[in-house]
Amino acid sequence: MNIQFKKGVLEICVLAVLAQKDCYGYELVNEISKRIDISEGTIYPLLRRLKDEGYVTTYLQESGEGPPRKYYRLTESGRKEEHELKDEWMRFASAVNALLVGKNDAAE
Amino acid sequence: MNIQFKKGVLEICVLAVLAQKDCYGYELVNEISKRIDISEGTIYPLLRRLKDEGYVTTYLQESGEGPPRKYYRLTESGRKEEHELKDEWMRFASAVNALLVGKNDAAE
DNA sequence: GTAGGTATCTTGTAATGCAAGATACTGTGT
DNA sequence: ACACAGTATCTTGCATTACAAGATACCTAC
Repeated sequence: MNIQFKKGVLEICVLAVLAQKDCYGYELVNEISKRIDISEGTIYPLLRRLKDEGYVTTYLQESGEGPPRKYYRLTESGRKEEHELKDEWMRFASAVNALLVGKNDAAE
Repeated sequence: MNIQFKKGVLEICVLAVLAQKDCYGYELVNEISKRIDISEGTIYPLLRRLKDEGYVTTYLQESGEGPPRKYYRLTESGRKEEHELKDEWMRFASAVNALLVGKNDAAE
């Protein structure tokens, strides 16, 4: 899978999954991996950034099958960001598709 | 416009435009800019890379209104790459859309 | 001659994903 | 007791790519 395609997109994917339910990091890797390859070395720095930017808060929870899980929950700001990024992605993907299909006239 | 989204995508855009007609660098910037912001500092290194990788060949042509233009033409290898990258992009975009919409079950 | 549009190219910086590894808890098998 | 696999978190260093800013140069018009 083309690594470069993922730049910036994984952030929306994480926000989109968190918009549906709180998740811990390892769980996010598994959820997103159903559709897109993602590794742990990617998710943890990303989650730290999202927290630093105020888009998520965290809380710990015992699991019984391993070390405690750190759950991530979207803040209001995070929900807003999720909407904006989703819109931006949709617009971007449409623009790319138009270019790939050969509709080079921006008027259309 | 989100810079990160473009990573890797501009390469397909350039190949897709070149699949329709030979272009010179400045022209490619204008064509692609109708849909997606792109700057000259991005296109020239990208074109050099495509040439180094054997996806395009170049030829010079006088213009009458400025310095000579360096046209880029797709090679067979470039056409093949264009198809493969396009397929890969389509698959990737579908995967992202599915995640954003919340269809987290990969079976569907 | 100087300003602006056309055209190419280089340098340094920023952002992000990944491989690889470190750490640690739990349960299973030997 | 011991080793191993699965669960779970985190860090470091590297590779890739886009961009701003600038250098260069040609042509036309004022």
